[in-house]
Amino acid sequence: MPELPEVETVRAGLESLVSGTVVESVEIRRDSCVRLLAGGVPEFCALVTGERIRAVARRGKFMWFELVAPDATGAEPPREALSAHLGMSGQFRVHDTRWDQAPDPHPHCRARIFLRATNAPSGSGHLVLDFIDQRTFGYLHTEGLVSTADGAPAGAGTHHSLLPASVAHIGRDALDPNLDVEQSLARWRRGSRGIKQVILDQSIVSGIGNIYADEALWTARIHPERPAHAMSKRQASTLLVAAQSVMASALSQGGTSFDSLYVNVNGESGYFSRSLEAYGRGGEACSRCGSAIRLATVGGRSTHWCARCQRRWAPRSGPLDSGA
DNA sequence: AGTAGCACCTGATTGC
DNA sequence: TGCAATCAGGTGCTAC
Repeated sequence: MPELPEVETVRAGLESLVSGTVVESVEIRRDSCVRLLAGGVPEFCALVTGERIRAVARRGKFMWFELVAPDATGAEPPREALSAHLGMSGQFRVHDTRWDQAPDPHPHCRARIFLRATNAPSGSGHLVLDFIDQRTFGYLHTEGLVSTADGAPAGAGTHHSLLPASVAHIGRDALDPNLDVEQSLARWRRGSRGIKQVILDQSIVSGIGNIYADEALWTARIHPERPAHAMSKRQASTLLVAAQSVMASALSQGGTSFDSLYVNVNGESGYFSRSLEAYGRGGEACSRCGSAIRLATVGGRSTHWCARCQRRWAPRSGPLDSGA
């Protein structure tokens, strides 16, 4: 569910609230939320408890807390990461309250992290960080860090070129200033898959999910099933710019949400859903040409596109196709 | 190597 | 009304 703009909204919110705090204790309410860690709940708690959160970083939809020794000073590199993925329905919620006054956890709360926060806005010295996840595809994880291939900062919210080992195979995201555009476009144009499946491939350019894939393809007037190898360099470039543009715009409005399954760390919804042109508009008129927006399953994902504006083949390089 | 298919979950909605 | 089928914003493993 949460794509780059939503995850960045959460990351920025977390950064402002939990940077500098120390993990006092952890309450895992559903063991499977730390299933990636071989040692399970005990190991997770042991590795995280007592650590100081130095920063909250993100690449694409993958997020991590940089952990340092509690008495660390200066800018020494993190020694470990508490990584997190929101999956389809994950949320972080922060309560600025004394631990014993925190509200009862939400029924879908999978983990509750108690933080010692000397600078808590309320002055209580405490924060409670809840990881809530209805569908349980999200997770928390603890792991070591590896270096980026290019030596540049690993992603948003960090100036270190270190990222969690499990994130090393994820490409830089569409809004990362260190994204290698030439190489990314070349990889987008390779292979037989439909272009929508390719732009959802997080190992090439990360951060694009099902909503923004449909929006970017609509903006760039490209059919979701156009084979990657049939994309011109110019079309690929237009598509990347469209994805960057739509996600930056969504980010400026706090992300997209249709319901309470996506909210920021304060429990508030974003407003971008009212700006969507294709996603969720099956059967409605395309705002550009008036044709009905189609809805079908492509690559296992619900896909929305305008059959008139978005041709399966480039108009000058192949037969026209109604997109049926 | 590249790609398709499915598995992993819970809850809301739809259709019979 | 009741129950089964379907669908949801993601990732990663397996098998071809």
